[in-house]
Amino acid sequence: MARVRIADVAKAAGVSPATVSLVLNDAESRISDETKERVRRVADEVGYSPNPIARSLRTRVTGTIGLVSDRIATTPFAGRMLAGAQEVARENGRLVILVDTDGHPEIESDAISTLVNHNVDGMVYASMYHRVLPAPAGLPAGTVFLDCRPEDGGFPAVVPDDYAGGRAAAQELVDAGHRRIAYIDDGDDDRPVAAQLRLQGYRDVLTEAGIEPDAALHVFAETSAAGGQGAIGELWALPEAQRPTGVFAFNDRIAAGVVMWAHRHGIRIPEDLSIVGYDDQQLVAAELDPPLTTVSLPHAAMGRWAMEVALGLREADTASPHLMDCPIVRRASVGPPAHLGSARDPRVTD
Amino acid sequence: MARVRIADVAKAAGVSPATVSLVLNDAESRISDETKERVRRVADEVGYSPNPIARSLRTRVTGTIGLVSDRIATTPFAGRMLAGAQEVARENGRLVILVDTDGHPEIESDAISTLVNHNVDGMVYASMYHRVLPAPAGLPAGTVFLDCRPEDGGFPAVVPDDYAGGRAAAQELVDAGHRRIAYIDDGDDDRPVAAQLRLQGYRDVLTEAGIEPDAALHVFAETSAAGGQGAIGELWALPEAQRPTGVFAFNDRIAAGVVMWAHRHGIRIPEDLSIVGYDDQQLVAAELDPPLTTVSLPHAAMGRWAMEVALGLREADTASPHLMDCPIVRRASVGPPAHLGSARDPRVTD
DNA sequence: GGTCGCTGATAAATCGGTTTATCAGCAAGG
DNA sequence: CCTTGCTGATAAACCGATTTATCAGCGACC
Repeated sequence: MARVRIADVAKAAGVSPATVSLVLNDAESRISDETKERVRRVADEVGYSPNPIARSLRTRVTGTIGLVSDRIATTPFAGRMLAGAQEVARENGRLVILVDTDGHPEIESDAISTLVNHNVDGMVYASMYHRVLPAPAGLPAGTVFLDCRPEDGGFPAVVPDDYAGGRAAAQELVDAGHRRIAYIDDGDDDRPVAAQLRLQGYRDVLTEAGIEPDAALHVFAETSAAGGQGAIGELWALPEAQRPTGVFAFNDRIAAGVVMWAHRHGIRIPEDLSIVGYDDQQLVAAELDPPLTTVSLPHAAMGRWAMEVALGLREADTASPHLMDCPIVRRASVGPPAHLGSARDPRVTD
Repeated sequence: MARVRIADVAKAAGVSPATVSLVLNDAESRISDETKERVRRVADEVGYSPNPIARSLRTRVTGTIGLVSDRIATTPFAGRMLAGAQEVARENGRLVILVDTDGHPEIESDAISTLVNHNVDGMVYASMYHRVLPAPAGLPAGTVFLDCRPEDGGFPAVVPDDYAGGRAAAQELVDAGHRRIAYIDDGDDDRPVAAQLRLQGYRDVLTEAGIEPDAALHVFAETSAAGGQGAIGELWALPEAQRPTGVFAFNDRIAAGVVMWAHRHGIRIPEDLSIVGYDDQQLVAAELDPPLTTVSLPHAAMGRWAMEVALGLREADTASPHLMDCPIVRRASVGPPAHLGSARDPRVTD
């Protein structure tokens, strides 16, 4: 059961190990066709496959890509990014070595040096939510930033186009005929870039549609269903003429809170209130009642993109991040505002 | 910027590479204490760290653990198992090589042989939901099954104790005073072992409590909120005397459907209906209104356990799987049945 | 003085490949 | 006949560590 070595193949084929190596690696050489054929056949017969460790020692390529990420566990998004990246690696015969730093900088720098030490052929540095951060020390040139970008540039990076996503969400409501559109923003201490970009997209669309953004319609919520309930409660406390008929929530968890609150208060969605979320969160958005119209985060595509760049399959700009499209997912939580038509069949008046 | 090799250290310390190796590996040898001290100091000064590839070639240990899993992406549970396993690996200075087979058997067998070929020191075979499956060919002895078990045994395995979890859920309702307790079972085509075990736990608890299980209270639902809504509707269509006052749902998605349906129909939870879910699903269970009492799946602990066994840190039985406790998470969706007391302050009558 | 035993350290083999420089053999050309 | 050039293949160095067998030197003992 001992492994077959190159020397075994060489002996069986009546040639030297050098010949076997040259043939199997399709190296430029002057080996005759018959010999090549024979070597290949014998190698196949004995089931030879080169020891990757020995090979790496000499060639300095390991066929592995390091993937360091903060907190794989605490977000449901990680999986899709990871899976996208892993898939590309596998399709190209590479192995991914995964390190979860759990958010600890000292683990992170350890992980980076360990991976560099292990001679990974490339590296992906993934964040579990879109943000801007100082590039960790020790990162090899060409490391790809996934769902984050280094504040000083210098590395390829891919992030969701949250500005365009914010626009798409707002546009969806504007197109449905809404004029009083609220934005429930992320009110957490460490407000991410995504929130700012989405807000900007929302504002620009409103302005372009000739709607004066109303500061009272920009409220903040803790990122949770409870936060969403609080925020919509706050909005509903406004004088009726000022109340929103459409709401764009920073994310689906907040949107879920709005939906729950609406159920509680007998407010119908979308007849009385339209709502657009963000994230297309697995097992949440599609399962709300009604199913939530939302903007999806292209995690799998970002993961694929990052790995493609890491493998050199794709060129990337190191000056500015690649923006990945966030397509809107239309479900059933958006309709025309009540005054535009009958709630039973809104489309009739369109 | 060329890497420091052992020969460099040797030269700087005025000894041979052999000496350096013996010292740094704390090998049994007859090197004097002064020499040891000097070698260590020099190695530290020049920042030497051995090339893991070269070392692996000689020692045949790579410091890596292969982790093959189906579908990392499609379940939110994967992250916690992965993170648990990865954490243990990191704590012990090992690297995990991750392969997601996306459910394809041919990718799986490729992955296994690639990992074996790469000389991983151990292997974990993970499933994204608890199931029994034929052991894939080519798995090295000692491969640890995570969240699944090989149908013929022979490998260490860890799975959640779904029977005990089912008991805990039912017991929670029995203890609250319920006598008419429904089980909304998984109605998908390929019903997993987990469903059967939970059902059995539910039945046994009822029987032990002197409650005759009522076949009408065992219904099936597609695993989704919509499925849950359908199932509770079905249960509510029963004659009032036969209707359940407590519901145990196969999982939180189904439970979420029940909660939504209750909101719609003005049925109060837990005053009019108590509900217990399963999974403690991230971003779902805790965010329902009221927050859902549920049984949690110990994914992180299972991941840790599996890696500990893979690293030889823990002994494991290869004959039967290790059962991991599924603790109940008490939130606010269970209360006494209506007839036991006032809905406003149920505890008064206890 | 020679042998033995012990200490401290090292030379060299080894792991399993890749790669470069070299070699044998043969035909052509001067 | 000797050189040159070409073809087909290989010997040997190399990657960077670990590990075993060996060695030098020295003191003790008979």
